[in-house]
Amino acid sequence: MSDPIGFQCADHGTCRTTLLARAQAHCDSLGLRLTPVRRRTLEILLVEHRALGAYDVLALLAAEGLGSQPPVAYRALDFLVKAGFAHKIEALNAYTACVHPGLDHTPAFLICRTCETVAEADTALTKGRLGDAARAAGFTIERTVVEATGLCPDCADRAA
Amino acid sequence: MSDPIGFQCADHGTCRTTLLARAQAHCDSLGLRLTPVRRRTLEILLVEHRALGAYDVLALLAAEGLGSQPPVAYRALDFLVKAGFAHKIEALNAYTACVHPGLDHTPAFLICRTCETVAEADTALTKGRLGDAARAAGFTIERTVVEATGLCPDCADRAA
DNA sequence: TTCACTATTGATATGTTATAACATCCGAAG
DNA sequence: CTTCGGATGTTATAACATATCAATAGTGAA
Ligand SMILES: [Zn+2]
Ligand SMILES: [Zn+2]
Ligand SMILES: [Zn+2]
Ligand SMILES: [Zn+2]
Repeated sequence: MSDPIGFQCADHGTCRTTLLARAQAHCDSLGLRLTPVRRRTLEILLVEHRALGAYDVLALLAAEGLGSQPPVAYRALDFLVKAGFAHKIEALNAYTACVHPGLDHTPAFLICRTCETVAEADTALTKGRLGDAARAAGFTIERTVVEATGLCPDCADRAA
Repeated sequence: MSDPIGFQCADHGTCRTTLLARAQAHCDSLGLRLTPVRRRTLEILLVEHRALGAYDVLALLAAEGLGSQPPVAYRALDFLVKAGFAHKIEALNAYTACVHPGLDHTPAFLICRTCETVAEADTALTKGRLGDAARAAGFTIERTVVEATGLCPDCADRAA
């Protein structure tokens, strides 16, 4: 576990442009195509900095004339997830930008149930006790979903 | 982590009747009502021993004249989840019976992507590094979703 | 018993999330 | 230029989930 990329971003504008540039570079080096819809979808996730449903994304894309039917959003999101630029939050059926795109990692998420802000951390869960249990059962882990729902500091303060 | 309730059940018939009886006792002691639809829904989950979608459950209930509209299944499943007799598998949008019903615990799941069999283990994840990260971020964890997808021993053998 | 109260069920409709299927466009390789 | 594969456009539908309101059945007090 490291870098629980926090609920407040010191310099959000910079973090966004940096991550976009990194995604572009990663695509260039691998021959992947960060097309306008894909790029804009990633930018939307980065700007919002929280979990967005596919139809939320679609509405924003549609407002800009980038497509208006569900497959547009799902294709773009699938690309981003497969390329390692975004993650799906299963507990919300929603999507969020990855904070270290392109790197192979097993993310864990802290999800605020009030503002839907998402913080991404790393976890080596498969090396811990879950991994032990899996090995004992003869189970081969291919993918892990680790999501903690609760209250972020801001919302906790507001509720108090 | 303990008891990775395995992919093969030594005595499946007994495990089912035992868990059903425990659920009944738990309801009696708390004044909850394990009505026919609820009881049968739990039995279905116990017999199948894997993750079932709400509409899968509904189809089985409907075949027995226990209701045919979506709310029937969702109400029964919600009751079972709230009462601690079943869990929702977020990665599959599906439901599975709990292996130690009524007890307060934070489950972790090993899910076979081929046969959809589900093994339930416990995890004290919030006491580990995810808990550390949450505390560092000022995040209050209320619920965790821990789901590992992969191949169970049987399916791995079959694939080899 | 009768009443009021609450939990449960029945029934219809709708909302939300996700994919199938097929046509078309477009840029790179040959 | 042609061919071919990835990307998009478009329509339709599958799959998952809830809102709403009426009817019914247990529960306990008057
Ligand atoms: Zn990530
Ligand atoms: Zn919050
Ligand atoms: Zn359980
Ligand atoms: Zn299997």
